[in-house]
Amino acid sequence: MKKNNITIHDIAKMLGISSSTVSRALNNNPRISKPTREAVNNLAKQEGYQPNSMASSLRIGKNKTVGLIIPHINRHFFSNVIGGIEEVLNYAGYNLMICQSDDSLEKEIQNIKTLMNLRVEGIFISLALGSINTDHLRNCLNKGVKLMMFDRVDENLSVDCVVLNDYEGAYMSVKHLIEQGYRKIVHFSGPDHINVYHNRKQGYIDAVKHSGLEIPENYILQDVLTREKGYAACTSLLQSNQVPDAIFAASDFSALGAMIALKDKGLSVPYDIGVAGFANEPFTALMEPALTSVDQNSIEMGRILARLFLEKDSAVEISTQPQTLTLTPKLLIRKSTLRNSE
Amino acid sequence: MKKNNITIHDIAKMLGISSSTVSRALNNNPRISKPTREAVNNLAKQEGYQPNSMASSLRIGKNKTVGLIIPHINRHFFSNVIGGIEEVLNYAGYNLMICQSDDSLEKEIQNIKTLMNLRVEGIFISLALGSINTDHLRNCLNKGVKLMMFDRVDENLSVDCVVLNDYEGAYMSVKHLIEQGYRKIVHFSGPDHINVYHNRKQGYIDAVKHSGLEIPENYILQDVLTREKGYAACTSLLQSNQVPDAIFAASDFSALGAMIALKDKGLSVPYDIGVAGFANEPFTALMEPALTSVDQNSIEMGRILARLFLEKDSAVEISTQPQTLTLTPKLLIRKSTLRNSE
DNA sequence: TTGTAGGCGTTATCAG
DNA sequence: CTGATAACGCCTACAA
Repeated sequence: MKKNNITIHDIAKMLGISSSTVSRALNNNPRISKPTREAVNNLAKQEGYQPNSMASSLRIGKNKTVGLIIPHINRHFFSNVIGGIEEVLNYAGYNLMICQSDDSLEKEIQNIKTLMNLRVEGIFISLALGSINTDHLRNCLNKGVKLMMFDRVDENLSVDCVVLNDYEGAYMSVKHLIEQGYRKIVHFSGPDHINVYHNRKQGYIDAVKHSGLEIPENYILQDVLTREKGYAACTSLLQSNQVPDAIFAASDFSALGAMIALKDKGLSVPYDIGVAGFANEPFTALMEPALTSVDQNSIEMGRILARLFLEKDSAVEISTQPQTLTLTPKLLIRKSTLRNSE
Repeated sequence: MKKNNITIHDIAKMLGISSSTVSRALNNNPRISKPTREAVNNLAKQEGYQPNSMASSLRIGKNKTVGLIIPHINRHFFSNVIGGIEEVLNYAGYNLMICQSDDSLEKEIQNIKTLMNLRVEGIFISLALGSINTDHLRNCLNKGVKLMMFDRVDENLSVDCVVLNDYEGAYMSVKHLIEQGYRKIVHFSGPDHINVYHNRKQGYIDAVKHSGLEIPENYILQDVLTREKGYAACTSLLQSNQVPDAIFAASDFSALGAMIALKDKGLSVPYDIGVAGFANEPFTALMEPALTSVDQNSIEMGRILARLFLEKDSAVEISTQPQTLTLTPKLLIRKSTLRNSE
């Protein structure tokens, strides 16, 4: 009881017909008479025939598989994107091959290589923090693999993108803080070569300036994305001579770190200091006080990405210009920034 | 600039040698002279040759791919398992194909079918809540696919398993509650046909009974795994005539629901009522009060699963008896159950 | 409507 | 050490 996978030839022999007829019948080719078609399909079912997708892919030159490269699978944002992608792709009979880059350029290069060997039809990627250059991606473009970027994209690369309006998300958050009466707002940012952090920072800067406020030199902290760094950054801010009255973090995790630091110092959120994060990680709604954050519409981003791919895939090869779709963020106002509420 | 993938034949032609020599050189076959080997490898690198894994898989009859079927990718436990699996598998040159069953039997069957078509070498599965029977799995066994189950397993199936000692995790939790002085302990359970919930329930029952306490009829609530159901169950318990003084939930999410319900009623955790969950979801450590939970050693479970697979894979086919490995849980005691601390 | 005859890119067997 | 040849399972001109 092992390994004996049944092939179209076996079925052909059993039925006394040729294997091409079997192949056609299995694919419901109308050129085959109904009786034979039914006979073939019945026998196939009965014998538990499973088409060998390696063989057919090799023959066809396509394998109905797309690769996904993301920094971490256990981020709420990314696992939601996966959900959206699979919903659309599976329905269309495609498979998804998921790879994690662990935010390292090296691993990302390895992932690309693996996916190219697998001859995937498309690659969806959200860049690793470590990806300072994207030469490894140009490679796929030459090979006719449909490359699509999302969230963390390289705007210099001429490929289709689906992104969030990070600028607007940040702008709304900071506007909201100002409306709540906060005036000395610090920003925890990420690496500047990553578009999302760059854009969030710009949104922060503009929102503050448009309100006629100033940004002291040391109020923008680069590379504060983790809980640990948020804790450390907040702690040292409290000891400085320019203690802020609010923190807008580009990451929920660094916002969390800040909140823990504030609690340790006996300061009250939102009354002494307001805190807002970004990404709407599930824990933000469960904390006490709950953390104001920005929802990234992640499931929809996945769906759109997949739909765009399928569209391009079936399109006649007129190589349309690459397009960038921008989704709208949603500000979720929670207790951590509400000090005027009653 | 499209699609023109270079093959071993191209390389052979360029070098004026045969393609079998190229193939061997690429695989570092020692029978090929060093000069030719180097020439081939250099040219291959220079031309950006990427082996076509579909062709080689078809020929070899193996494709170095294993499939993973899990209920939800965005559960902390499962994404950690994925991390552990990939760590080991990628190192060995294997790929992982991830499928979500969404806890539905129907999708699980579809996933199995997909993976079988893909001719994966192994399938790792953690059963959907909806999988009342496992006939669809027997299918892979006949086909020589190495099936391995983890966490939510079917103990009647004769396959390799990696599981957590859920009984012990539950037993420890309840023992701890009793030590803290709680006496009227309710249990939120899951479907009884799923081993993990069955075992957690047994651990709960035994821990209570061994302490000489009784379990009132209505103290074991089936199918309370979500936040919503936890909230509802807790609310109705508070209105009953046998209000408990502690809740041991088989899921962190239903524990969370209960805590929210208690907060809404103005009751104090842990002083009025103690609450403990299961799975060590990240939010459990971040709540106020932090939720006592059981860590499932998830990354290690993934690693062990993958190692066991590789072992079987390379073993000479003496079809060793399937084995079950059981990991030890770790009770994480947090504020939500600590009312005696000082 | 069906059959015949390649060939997709690799690798394995068998000669040389 | 290297080359010719066949085969993995499927699909598709082309022919009948």
